[in-house]
Order: sequence, then C-alpha cells, then structure tokens
Amino acid sequence: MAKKPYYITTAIAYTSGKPHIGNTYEIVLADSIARYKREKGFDVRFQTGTDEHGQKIEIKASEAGITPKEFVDNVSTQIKGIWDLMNTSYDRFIRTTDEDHEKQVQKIFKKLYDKGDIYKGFYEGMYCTPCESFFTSSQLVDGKCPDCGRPCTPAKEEAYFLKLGKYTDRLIKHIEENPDFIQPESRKNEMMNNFIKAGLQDLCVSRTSFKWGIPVDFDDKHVIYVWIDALSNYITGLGFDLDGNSDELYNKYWPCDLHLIGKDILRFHTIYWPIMLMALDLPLPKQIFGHPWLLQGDGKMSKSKGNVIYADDLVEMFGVDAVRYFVLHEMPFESDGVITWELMVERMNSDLANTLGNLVNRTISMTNKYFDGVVSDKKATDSFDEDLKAVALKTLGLVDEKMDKLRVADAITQIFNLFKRCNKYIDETMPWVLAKDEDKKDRLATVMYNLVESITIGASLLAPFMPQTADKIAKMLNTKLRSFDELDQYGLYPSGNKVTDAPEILFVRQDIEKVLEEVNAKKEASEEAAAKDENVIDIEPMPEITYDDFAKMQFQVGEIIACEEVKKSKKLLCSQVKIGSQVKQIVSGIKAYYSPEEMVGKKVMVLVNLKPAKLAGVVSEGMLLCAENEKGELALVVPEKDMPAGAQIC
RNA sequence: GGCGGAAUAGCUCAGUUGGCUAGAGCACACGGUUCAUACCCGUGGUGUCGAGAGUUCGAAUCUCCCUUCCGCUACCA
Repeated sequence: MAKKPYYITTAIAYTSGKPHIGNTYEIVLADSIARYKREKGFDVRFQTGTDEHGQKIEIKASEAGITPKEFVDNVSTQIKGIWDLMNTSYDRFIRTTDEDHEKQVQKIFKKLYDKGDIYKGFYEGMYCTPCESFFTSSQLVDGKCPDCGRPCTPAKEEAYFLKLGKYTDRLIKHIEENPDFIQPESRKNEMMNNFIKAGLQDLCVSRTSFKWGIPVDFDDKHVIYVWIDALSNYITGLGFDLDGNSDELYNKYWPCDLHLIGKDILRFHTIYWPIMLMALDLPLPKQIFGHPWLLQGDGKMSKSKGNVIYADDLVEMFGVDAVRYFVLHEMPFESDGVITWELMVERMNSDLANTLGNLVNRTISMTNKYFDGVVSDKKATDSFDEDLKAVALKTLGLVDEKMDKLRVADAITQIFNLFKRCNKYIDETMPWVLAKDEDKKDRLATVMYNLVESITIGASLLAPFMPQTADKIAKMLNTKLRSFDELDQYGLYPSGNKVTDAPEILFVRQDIEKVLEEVNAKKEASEEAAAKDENVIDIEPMPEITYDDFAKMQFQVGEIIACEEVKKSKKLLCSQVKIGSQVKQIVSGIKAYYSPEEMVGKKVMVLVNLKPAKLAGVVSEGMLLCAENEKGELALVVPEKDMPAGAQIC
C-alpha cells in the first residue's frame, strides 16, 4: 500500500534580518511533527523558506550599498544556516525570488485579474491617510471614510485589489463546517468576530511605491504585494502550474495537511489565503495552526528591546537538542510562553542532565562494571519487571494521543515519564546489591538488559524531537533506533551485545549564575547594536503636497494648563491648552507615555485649525504634535527655546 | 468601546458531563540509597480553587455580579 502523504509547512521567514529564537521555535516545532509523521509511516513533505520582497528590504539593501538580491541572498543563506544548525529536516527551502515561484505568482495574478477577482482601483478619493486604508467608492459613507468619517484624500497611485466580499460566505461556511480548520479554537473566534463577520474590505494586492517585488507582467508599473507573492509559496513550492502542468508533487501533496504559523499572521492564512485558493478553484489547506510566541521575561522579543536571543548563541551554550527540547517542552499550546533563563537552566539540569543523561550514564557504567559491557537477557525475571515493561510498551500510544492534537510538549513529557520509570526501576532492583551475590548474577544481567531495552525504546520515541541525542544513545548502546512499528515488542535488543566502555556525558549540568553572566554580557552587546540601529527610522512616503496645502494648516505654541484622563478610553488624555488668549480642549492618544500631571505646564506644538471632532465622546479642538518611534512611543514636539503661548509656528 | 480567554500549592500549570480527604512537574524540607553527571528513589501542603451572592443533598466545576490580568480589534485630530 502506498504511504499516505502528509504535507506540512512553516511560514516563510522575512529576510530583513537574522531570525531570533522565537522564529526558530516554529521550524523546530514543524520539524518535530514532520519527523514524527515520517516515523508513523507517512510520506512527508516539509517545506520552509524565505519571503524576500518588499520595500523594507529595498531600503535596507540601499543602506548597505548592495542590491536587494545580494541582500536577500545573504540573509536567506543565514536563515537556512540556522535551520540547518537546528537540525531540521525540510524537503524544500523555497525562496520567493526563485524563478519558478515568480513565474507562477505572475500567472496567478493574471488569472485572478482575467477572472475579475482582481480589479484595478484608484486611490483618488478613496484613500484615508490616517487609516492607511483604501476604499472603493461604494464603501464610502457620504464620500467619507467609513471607518473614521474623515474625508478621504485623492491619491496619485493606482492599485490592484482582490475582491474578498465575493467569497466571504463560502469562507464562513467552510470555517463552520471544519472546526479544526483554524487552531487553536480561540483564534478561530477572533478571526470570525473581528474580521470576517464584520465584513471584509477588498485587499490591495499591488504597489507602485517600490520596485523590489514580482512585477505585474501586464502592467509593469506595479509589483505584486506580499500576500499573493508570499502565500503562494505553499503551492509553487510543490511545482504547481496554473496551466495544468503541475508537478506530480503538487498532485500528491496538495491540499496541505498543516500550515504552521505564528499567531500574528493568522489573518492572512485563514482569510486571504483561503479566498485566493477559492478564487483559483483550488482546494483549501486542511488545518492552520497559529502557535503562540516565545516571550522572554519582560515581553515579546524585539531588537529594539535588546532582549533578542539568537538560536546560535543558545546552541553554543546548551547544544542543539537541549534548545530543541526547551522550546518544544516549554511552549504552551495556546497562550504565550513566558520564559526565563532560570527556567531554561532548570529544565536543562533536571530533565536532561539528571533524568535522561544520568540514566543512560549509570546504566552503561553498571553494565561495564558488572559484565564488561555485555548485555544479556538471562530471563531471571521478577515482579518489578512487569510494570517497567508495561510503561515502555504503552508510551508510544500516549505519545500518539498527544501528537494527534499537536500537543508536542505533552508528548515529550510522556517520553520522559518512561525515563523516570527506568530510574525508579534501578532503585527497586538495586543492582549494586545483586552484584554482591554471585547467585544473583543472572538476575542482575536481566535487570541490566531490561534497562538497556527500555532506554532503547525511549530513545527511539525521542528521535523526532531530539534526533541527535537519540542517535548518540543508540550508538553508546551499540544498537539501532527502532522504527515506531517495532515498538509494540519488548526484547528486541540483541542479547550478548556489548555497550560502549566510554559513556559520553549527554548533557552537562549548567550553573545558573554563570549562564546569567553570559546572558548579560550578550544583552549589553546587543543593546549597543540596537542603539546604533535606532538612530534612523524609515516610514512610508506620502504623496507630495503643494505649499498651498501646507499653508492651510495653522500651528501655534500652546501651553497646557490642565489635563485629565478620558474615562472609557485606554489611550486618551484631555488637555486644556492655552493658545494666545483662548483655551482649547484637545484630546490626544498619549496616556501611555505621559501622565496628566506631567503634561501640565508643557509648551507644545498645536495644529489649531483642525475641524473639531468627538473622541470617546469628548470634543477635541485641535491636535498636539508628537514624534513617534518604531515602537510607537510618542514624544511631544516642543519649541527649542521658551516661547509664549500662542506664538505662531511657521 | 466591541469580541473572546484566564484567575487553582512558592513557580509553571492539569482538573472530563457538579460527587468520596483538590492533583502533576519544578523548587523547598526530611528520610533512604550509592551504580551514576552532589545523582536517583521515597515522604511531606492549615492551597478561604480571585471577591461576593445564588441554584443544589453536594460547586474549583453551573448562574449572576464584581475585581484583576491577557489576546484580538476599534479609537489615538
């Protein structure tokens, strides 16, 4: 019988920089599932890769003084290097700059256009600058932005849009009829309630503001924006061809069994991607799992916080499999995992060094000490043996149960329970006591045999998650790892076999103090690097304006004479601002960065002739000007020298 | 503001349709053991199961309300 196909993908990593351990988590998770499925007898296809287009890359490349292609070649190679370092067994590493991919993406775009699902729209009168959103004229309310009610500005650019509304009902139906389509389930609710049921706006799928992308082949002013480009990798990587000449890989593996992605990009995978596929008349993927994030202590890792952990640093400190174990075991299923270095060292020491490493070590040492390394099954059984055997035989079933629900962390815990059971068995049988009695020699041999056999089973189960460690154990026991379909048998270890006489320490115990020292040193270094990076910031350029446009705006210095929080709002402060002889009430979204107390007395830059509007029910008669950094933090703009309230800013 | 989730041992969390003295791992303490990487095995919890009220013979589990935290989303003139 032919093996059942199983296709799993990760998201493709964006090549704007080196990925941190949070990105690395995803590839390790996918790799473990892929390896596990292979053991379970599936014909597995595992795809990952890099997403390499976009303005950010264009800018970074020009800063570095190289071409975008050179830039992404570098980063992509680096990312691939880390995936390899983590010992991941992907079948294809796709790059969105691969020729076959680009060609198909162009075809897909054209097909959707010919079909009428992509249409050319215009920004004119439809672009709401503050909302950064595009609307069709039918969506506008009284000619104004349906979201915020502000007038939409005419824009110069034209763009292509993908019709989403046409497929919304089908999408809702699909999600409702396939409860496992979006996992975990809480994410499904978010997608449904926040987006789909609220009504989907057509998606802008092209750009003219930058060049580094796949050109729209029938309109070369445009490049294809990220959605169609990046998401298509899941089929182009299988040799999909829109004209019906698809590679057999595509016919075999599509639809995909599992898209493994971060929870931050669920929207694209559960809404845009299925709709694209529907528009192309292709089957939808079977499941999309939005995994949580690996957080470190004080929040999400980011370069600007200087708390970025890189996989290669971790591997250097702890070893590949320890890092794999850690991210797999410590990551919860649904909510984000808050990780501390203390926890990592604790896991390393108690699970890996103590429970597993020490078990293997003591077993091999005893075998050498008592039998010169020869393991033989003398069948001198005792009642203690039965339970050990039972645990060894039932563990696969327990692992299966967890893996079917993608509960990888729980699956690993089951395997470690077997190792713990082995340690207990040693205490129950007390080999060192048996060794003193020549009459108990056969019993002692049987005990050692049972240990070696049980460890072999455990190591075989461990192989998908910690492949290197499993191999090392098998090598030290001078045997091969079992295939999963042999794991219903006990006693396959060849009697009379000889284990190594020089057991290797599998995991070295770590000292938390030393680890923290090292971490702090690295953190300082990365903070310095981050500080350098933060001196500049690039934002999306806006259309050119005339002097007349500018002259319409009146700016003055305003003195804040009173300020209070706006109730019913998380972000708003309401200030009374003295401008000349009058006082204006102005509401600003800066509560997170300024307290009402510290606002009072400040002299700030105010746009005074803005049409008053209500915010959270409070009237606001102007706007306080702020500078905003990459993290969205705000700083008020103030005159460099003391100026009277009301002074004109020109 | 809208939708959803969470609150259980020092820490991270399990607790199926309400039912005997509320569990696991880690940490900690004590005991045992010595083959082993100062390791392994065993024992140890007066935890108001976030607060309050209700339904019930009986509630961590159901209902209502309150508080706090989290996710997504909106708003941020």
